[in-house]
Amino acid sequence: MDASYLGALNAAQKKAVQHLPQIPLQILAGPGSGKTRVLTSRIAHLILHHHIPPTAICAVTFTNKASNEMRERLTKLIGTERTRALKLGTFHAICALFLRKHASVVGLSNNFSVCDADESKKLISRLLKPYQTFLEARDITLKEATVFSMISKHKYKGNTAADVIAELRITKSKSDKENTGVQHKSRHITGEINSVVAEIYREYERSLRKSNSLDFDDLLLFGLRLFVDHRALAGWCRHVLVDEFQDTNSIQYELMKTLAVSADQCLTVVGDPDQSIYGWRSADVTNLAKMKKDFPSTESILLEENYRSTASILKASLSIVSQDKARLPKSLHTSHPSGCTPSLVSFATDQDEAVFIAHEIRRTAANMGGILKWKDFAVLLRFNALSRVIESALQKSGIPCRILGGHRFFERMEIKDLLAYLQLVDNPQFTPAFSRVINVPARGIGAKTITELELRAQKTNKTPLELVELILEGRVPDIKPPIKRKIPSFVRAIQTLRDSALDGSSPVDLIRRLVDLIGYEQHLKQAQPQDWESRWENVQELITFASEVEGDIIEMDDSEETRSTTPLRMFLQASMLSSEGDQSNGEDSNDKVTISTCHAAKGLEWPVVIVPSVEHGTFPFYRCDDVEEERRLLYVACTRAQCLLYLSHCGKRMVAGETKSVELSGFISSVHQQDMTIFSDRAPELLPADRAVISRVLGRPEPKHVEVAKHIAEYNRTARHRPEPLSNPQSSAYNWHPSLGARSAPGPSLNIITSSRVMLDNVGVARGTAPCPEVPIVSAKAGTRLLPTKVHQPGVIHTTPTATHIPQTRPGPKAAARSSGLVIGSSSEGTVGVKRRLGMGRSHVGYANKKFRPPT
DNA sequence: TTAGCCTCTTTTTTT
DNA sequence: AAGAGGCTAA
Repeated sequence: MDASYLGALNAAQKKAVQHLPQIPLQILAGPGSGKTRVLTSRIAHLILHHHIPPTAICAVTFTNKASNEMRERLTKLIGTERTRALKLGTFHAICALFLRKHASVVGLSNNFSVCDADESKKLISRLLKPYQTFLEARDITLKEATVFSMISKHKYKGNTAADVIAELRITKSKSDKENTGVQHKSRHITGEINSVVAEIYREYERSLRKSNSLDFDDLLLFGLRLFVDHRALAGWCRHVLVDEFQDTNSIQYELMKTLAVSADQCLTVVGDPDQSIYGWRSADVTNLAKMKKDFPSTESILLEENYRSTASILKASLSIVSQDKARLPKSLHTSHPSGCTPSLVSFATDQDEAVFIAHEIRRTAANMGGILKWKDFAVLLRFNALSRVIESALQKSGIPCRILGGHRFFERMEIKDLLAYLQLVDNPQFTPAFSRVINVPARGIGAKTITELELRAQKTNKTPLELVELILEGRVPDIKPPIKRKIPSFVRAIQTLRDSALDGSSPVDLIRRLVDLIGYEQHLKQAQPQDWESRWENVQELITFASEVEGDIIEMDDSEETRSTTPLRMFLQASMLSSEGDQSNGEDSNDKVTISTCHAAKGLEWPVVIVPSVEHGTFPFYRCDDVEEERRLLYVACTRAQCLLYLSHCGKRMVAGETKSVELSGFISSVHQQDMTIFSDRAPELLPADRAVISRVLGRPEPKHVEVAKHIAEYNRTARHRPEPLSNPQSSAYNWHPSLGARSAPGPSLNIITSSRVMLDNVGVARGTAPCPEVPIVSAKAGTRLLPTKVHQPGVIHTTPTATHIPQTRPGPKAAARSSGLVIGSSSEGTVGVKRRLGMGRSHVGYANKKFRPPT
């Protein structure tokens, strides 16, 4: 019986799918080799051919996005019912599922909260304060982020706070004996830091337990403990599959091992050492070798046929990654034609680069006569901050874009506020949530009162929420009347919600209720007058998200999971573990250029990929500890491209407010020196032959000549001032300025006041679209920053190299702006004409400032 | 004591 | 962007 899911597979893929379940399998799958297809087909095969019940299969992915995609594909192969029965998700999600069910076994309550990185950091910064004077006296600065990552590393090694403290004592007594020289001094300082971190670690753990919560690392640690200490709880498992195996860390490996052992070594992993890019998160590629040691009968299958990219893109990508001397040689081939040579283009400034990208996207789309849509393009960045200029350039060209994994939805203030309320309803012990919302909206409870309440709670061994509830009942002596007056509105809201949660209200109802009870819309209007609208939309978005989670719950209503959890709890967990709202908001409204980090792009593909800032300092990032990992990251980015690949770099770039000279990445220059034909220094011409290849690789019909001509004519009509790539990277002859080039007819002059730095660029955007008709910009250069705080001469923008040269006016710039009747652009007022990001990847242009009026 | 305003800093990558 | 820290007015 040759099942349909085997039909479309090549020999190696078929071998991997049909490989006997009881022989551990490593699938080494290069980019674009169809690993997800193999994984899903193998799951289908296990179920349909080997008759393994879906509930007995554990499939682990690296991100929620990946697990959603697997879910979708599996639904097509084996149906909704069986797909839902699978244990499919990230390690974190699967651990959370079992911890809810068996919380008491590891000493937890099943209503534990998940403490996200943000809250962890806040907690740590509170714990760090008492040590600050001690550290300062020693000239040590210690940031909470550093402490957090150090604690996390301890956790990954499986060391408890007690372990770390004990270990430090031993090293200390040792070094005290051999105490000489400079080396001793520096070692002494590291010792001091380590012991402070160890103590904070201990207190951090204590407060997590006290507030009945787990951080991300704890989910894995407690999950591991659950399965190791109670083997029977892993008994359900008959096959384990792990995706992106090269990015697992030691705890995740142990989890996998424990499950696989109880599944009689029925284990399948898929990975690619060339794509290991999470070392900074303690991922460990050597897990591949470790697995062979722990499971000696492991067999390997290589998937080396790439179905994604043209041969020239593949060649360029391989030439980058194979510069890594320590890399295990591995090949990758394709039957696709060569296609256009990847471009390596260079510009004077990041502004030019961004404008070029915008133009090039439009030019390419035009030359392909409509077969490429916006969503076929992706700009892949080393880090999110690089998106600013590019977003702005795309927006000016009228190209819609979405940011994948930028400022994430669940990290927005308004969302965190509401979730904190709900967390508190579900888990009254969760103090981080209490501290966040006790004074949201403002109830006259300030820092002083909060510390007082917390102190008091600590003394009476209660959680702050319990204390506050008792105060309301008048059962706590010596409470100042003002506090008594301020507390009720908060406590009542929590109690009302708790009651409706117990009555079985859905998360959707609870959020609506909550928003109503605390007057959140009013609060946003008042506290965030500039952008309350977009924030309020995010609130609506949260309700939509909740209704989607709700749908999932109802369908698994009769399963045993429901007993240990509530709809609210499921919703909260889904919110905490989901990196972003990876929902597709409708089909056609989603036609947007993708801007994403290289990390977030892993596993995805686009017909056209552009990688800006391929410079030393970005690739590799200036403070990274593994250069080879950075190289692999660039490899991952390049291998996302199907037909066209652009790498670009600049002579000068704005980094953290400063313009710096930068050079082409060594990853590329070494390739370029060896073989000049791998990259072309200009954009592809997109001749008819190129179009034919692109269409073929994408499996789309070739565009008709008329269409192409029409689109090109339209492009030529609208496109102006296209920066051409420099033939010589550092050429100074190149001085193209978008704003100056686009200056239009003079209009009325006006005062421009900034209360913060503003890109002149953005002022340019405001023109034409803002309520103000024309802003003549006379004496400024593109990209010039307007510095604080000055009432400028009408029609003239003064620029000054540093902020200190500008006298501070009193009263503050806002007052000055108000009295003169105009504000353009300010980070706190909301920059006029700057694109505002909404949740779930949507965006719009907003003129946030109500006070903005055209000059008279 | 708190709210409100302003300014500065910081921003790698993510569950 | 959003938090921290400084300031003033209420």
